Amino acid sequence: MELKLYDTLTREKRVFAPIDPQRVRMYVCGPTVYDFAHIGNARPAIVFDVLFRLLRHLAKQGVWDGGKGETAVTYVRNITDVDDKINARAAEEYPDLPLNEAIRKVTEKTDRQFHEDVAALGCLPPTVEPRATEHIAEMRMLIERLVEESHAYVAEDNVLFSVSSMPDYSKLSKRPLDEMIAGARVDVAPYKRDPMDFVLWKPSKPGEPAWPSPCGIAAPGRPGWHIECSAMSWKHLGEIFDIHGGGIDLVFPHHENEIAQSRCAFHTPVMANYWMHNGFLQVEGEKMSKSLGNFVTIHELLADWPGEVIRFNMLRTHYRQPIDWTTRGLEESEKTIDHWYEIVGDMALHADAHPDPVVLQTLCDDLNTPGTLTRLHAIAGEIRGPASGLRQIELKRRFKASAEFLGLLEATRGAYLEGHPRRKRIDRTIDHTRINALVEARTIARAAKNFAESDRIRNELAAMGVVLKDTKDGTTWEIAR
RNA sequence: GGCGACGUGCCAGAGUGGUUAUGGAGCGGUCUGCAAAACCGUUUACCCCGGUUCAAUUCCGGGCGUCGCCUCCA
Repeated sequence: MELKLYDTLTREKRVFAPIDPQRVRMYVCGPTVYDFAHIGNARPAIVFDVLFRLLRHLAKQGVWDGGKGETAVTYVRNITDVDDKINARAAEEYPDLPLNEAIRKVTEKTDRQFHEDVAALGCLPPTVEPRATEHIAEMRMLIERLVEESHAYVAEDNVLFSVSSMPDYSKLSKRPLDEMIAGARVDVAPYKRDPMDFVLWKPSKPGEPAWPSPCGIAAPGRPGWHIECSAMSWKHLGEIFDIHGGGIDLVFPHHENEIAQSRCAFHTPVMANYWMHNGFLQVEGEKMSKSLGNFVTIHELLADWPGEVIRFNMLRTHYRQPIDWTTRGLEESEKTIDHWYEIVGDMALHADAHPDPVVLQTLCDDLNTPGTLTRLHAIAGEIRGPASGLRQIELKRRFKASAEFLGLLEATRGAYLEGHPRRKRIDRTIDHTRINALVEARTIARAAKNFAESDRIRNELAAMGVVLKDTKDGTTWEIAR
């Protein structure tokens, strides 16, 4: 099986092959931990989680090491824990604490929340989750090297990367430099040699996080935003690696600058062989922003929707397409997940079950997740329709294995319904003893063919959010969908 | 202003140089005392204008429109 991935740098879909057949290396830009992660943050987390799962599967199949199946997959997703926004948030939330202590509180809390959120969305933990503040030494080494080789310079206690020192700067975003400057809305710091030069290191203000500066700068300072990813990917993946991912908004300037730093420091032709970018997300047709009041956090969504409904909703759209995130979409996704749980019920994943080959093949075409869901619908249809006997059992196992491969349907139906946040809320308002009594009364009424009474009870229960199902084995009830 | 992405049926959303995408909704039916769930059937497409081609929704050019980036951003 051949994996094809779209590469932003070359603007084409190419067959993926790792540099080292023994080890696939992927780096994805993670969150800056200053606030609840929003639904836009969830997209790369989910998209690259699917890719991680697929890479591990193909590695186990021996796709890259001649069938041995010993290829390791290293997935690095960083945590940015040094940033102006963090400092601002810390000062705002804990005005009475020393800034550094306040910052630690903010980053620890946000970090924990982020991990809870993405776990609820069915994302596996990455292999390594490096923190920027734990890689200051590597950043300083990179900066020293860049200055030594005249790719960077010191100016007023800042260290700046000299864009003109790199002939093919802006190759990733394909932006003509002169025109960018003309349209730029930034005030250019007077000490910059070129308006496009960007900060590698800057002096810290009193009270701010500070580390000894590189390049003989006496004043303590802190890193610029881009250098951390160059440092962390270098430390954990090496000078060149296979896949670098993130949101499409990071193409410029963040990834462009990472490339400049890493390539100039290591004298390499590329930083990563495949640059993958997920599309942006709108909320109910509008740009998500705090001022519009439509800022949707993962945490809030999880109060109403099961994590896998959110995940499914994300996977319905190809990762490079824009998504309009809507309640209607979530409702549709929930219907499908409900339906699919009806099919798998409480079955556990069978030891011999494998994901459907078509699902895998579709996924191998640049992560065509909507295509895989279509395939799952087709299998579901066969299970509910024509299939029977052994064929049906086989299909169900394959269905379950395929869904789990995508991080869906990992629970039992019972656990899913029980854990459903909205149903759980309704459940707390109802009296089970009373419902069972009403169901019993209705059964008696039905036996006596007193259908007026029977329907009255059904309506009474419906008003409470309880729906009845009459089967040949008796009447069961559950909380309405 | 520059760069980029995208425009598919009521909605969501794949894909393809010629053959039903799929899901949701709607409508009709099966089942049911009535329902629910499920199943079966069914309606509605490829922004506009040129070009290439035997054939274009699919390729090329132009136009229009939407969105994003160029400032922190997934």
